[in-house]
Amino acid sequence: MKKVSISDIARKAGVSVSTVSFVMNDKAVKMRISREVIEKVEHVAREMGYRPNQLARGLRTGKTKTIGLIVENISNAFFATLAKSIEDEAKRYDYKVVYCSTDNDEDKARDLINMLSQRQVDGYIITPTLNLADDIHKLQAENKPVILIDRYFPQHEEIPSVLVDNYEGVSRGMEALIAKGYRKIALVTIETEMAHMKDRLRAYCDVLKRHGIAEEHSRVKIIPYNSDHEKALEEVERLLSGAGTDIDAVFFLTNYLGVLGIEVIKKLRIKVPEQLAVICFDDNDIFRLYTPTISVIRQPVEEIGKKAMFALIERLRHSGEETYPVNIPVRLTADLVARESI
Amino acid sequence: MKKVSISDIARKAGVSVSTVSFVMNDKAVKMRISREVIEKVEHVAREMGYRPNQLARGLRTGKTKTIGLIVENISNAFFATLAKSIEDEAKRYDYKVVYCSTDNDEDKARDLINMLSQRQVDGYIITPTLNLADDIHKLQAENKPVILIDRYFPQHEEIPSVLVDNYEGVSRGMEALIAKGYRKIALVTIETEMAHMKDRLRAYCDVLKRHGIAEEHSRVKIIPYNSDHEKALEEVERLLSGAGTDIDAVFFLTNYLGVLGIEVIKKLRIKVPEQLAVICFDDNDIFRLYTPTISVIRQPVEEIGKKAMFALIERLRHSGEETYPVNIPVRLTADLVARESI
DNA sequence: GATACAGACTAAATCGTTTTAGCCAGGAAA
DNA sequence: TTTCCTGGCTAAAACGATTTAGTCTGTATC
Repeated sequence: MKKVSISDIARKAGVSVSTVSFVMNDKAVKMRISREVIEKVEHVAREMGYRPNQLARGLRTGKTKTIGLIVENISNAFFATLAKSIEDEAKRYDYKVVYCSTDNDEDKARDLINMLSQRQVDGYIITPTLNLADDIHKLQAENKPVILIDRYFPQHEEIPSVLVDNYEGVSRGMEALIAKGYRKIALVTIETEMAHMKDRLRAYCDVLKRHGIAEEHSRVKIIPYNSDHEKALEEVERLLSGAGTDIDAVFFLTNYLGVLGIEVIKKLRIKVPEQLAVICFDDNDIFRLYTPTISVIRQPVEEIGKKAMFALIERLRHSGEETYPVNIPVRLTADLVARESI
Repeated sequence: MKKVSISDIARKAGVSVSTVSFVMNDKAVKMRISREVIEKVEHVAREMGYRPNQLARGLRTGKTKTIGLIVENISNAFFATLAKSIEDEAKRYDYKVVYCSTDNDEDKARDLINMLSQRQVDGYIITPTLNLADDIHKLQAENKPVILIDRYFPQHEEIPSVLVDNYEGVSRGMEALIAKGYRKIALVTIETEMAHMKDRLRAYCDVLKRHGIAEEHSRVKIIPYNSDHEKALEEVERLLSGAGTDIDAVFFLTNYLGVLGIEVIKKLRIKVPEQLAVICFDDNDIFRLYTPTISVIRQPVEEIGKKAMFALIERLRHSGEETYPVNIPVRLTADLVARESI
């Protein structure tokens, strides 16, 4: 069984292709098509089960009503939730979302942008990797709006972004730890040049300095990005084995690292918070349900999705009006959710 | 800056559009295009940064190199992992994936199928909802292959599916509980007519019967699908408050229910496994890291994704050969991962 | 009686590819 | 000299929509 096209309907209804098109696009009245013809065409279309071919439509109009979403890894809870919120929001504006994962690989990200561009998506929401600014500029030059989420390029204000104030978030967590009397605060982060992580790290250093606490090099563990699970566990284990002596608190700078940390804490049977206070950037079911419950800096994931989608739709609407005037980066707040672990 | 098309290249290279097309599709040799022309065209294409328009290509060839993936909810860990494994696998075959979530809503699922169909995806991998068989038949009639995952229609063998043997999986868990001496085993499931859940429930009943244990109605809790988090918590709490007296073990039939259960167990400070043994269908980071660790029936998620993708690609390859001969449903085994909770 | 205009449509170009069916020149075979 | 290849390309149709610029009829206006 073949798909029915507009001309099949035209033939069956005894009218021209144009007439059918007008009827299907609610332009019939404007085009002064008579009531009877409209009804006839609608009837035939329904009867034959007509569904417009979006490829043809997109080719002709240049609009696919599709947006590309590039995240780091769709199987990660944070990105999966983000993706769902963007999908839901997109539906409200009658857009469809195509997702893909970069695995934080620069080349893969570039490939994905190319692939989406070839598929003529109307706009992009991107969790960028390093060195992606030029590729994004190319999209913008083609008049395709791009919104960055979760990460940003501080030196490129022309690329709008929606994310939390990472510096402020980590500062909040650090202040809470210090207020509770912890002084030997360790940090676990991931090796990257991306600004959002540097902001988090900077907050750690600044808060320590502000309180006159020396920053011990041995308390900061930087996990290389593509070290496997086992290797990363070992590294964290080395750091946390000092719990109760060298360190009295630990701040995990990402969700994934926090889960890794829990695994180590469990294995080493570290008493939280007696031997070690724990706080993690970004929430997760585990942190809420672990015993003791783990304090986190919570990102408003849904809101990031909503705001990013909104920003994109705005630009899609105003597309053609040369440069969209308002390019103010959106910064949401990441709040401390204090639980039993501190 | 506009996108470059094949005819821009043709003009600049001083050849015809056809020639450019042949060169870009590695048909140049077959079409006996001379070495010099090939090189010239390739050079110009590279120089202008040519990227073929997939809409146009798809319109002409009828193939979009895209497959549609419909899951229940992309923000759920199980489906997110599944999606990632399918995305990775698809890339190996040079296909792109478009995902969407049904939220287990029949009408939404239908809409999604329509939307993907309008976008001319080449094939589908679907986590079906109830009453979707007819819509899937329509896809098959249009010669679009469909593979079901996670769920299936027992009365429709013509729709191939890839999933675990749910009956066997639950049986394994039940046998393990009984072997450990538990007799008052409760069950928490979700209200649905879908066969995969009925299989799980049936296994529970059959194993009890086989061991001569009476099935107590009060020990089976069926949560309505769209009851909110709070309501579901209450229901589970009511059941689990009997821990140590009315019941000595509980089997959660889905991941989500298990997490809900953990929340209740934590709140009621139930001692696991002393007062209550716990087992859950489908693994999750929480179960591995909770104290005590929770036993699960683990589904080979990655393998489901791989096998489903493989089955789809097979059918895509053999498309046009009328009916693809082998339609044997793929059934993987779900193994018991025994942890501290039983 | 010519002009205008509204009403009800349709023809044809167009979007960017792929692909079939040729065209043309030159050399070999008959 | 005609016929037949063959090598090296190109023209044009087709995919399924949208959209601009008409075409006709018939009626109202001057």
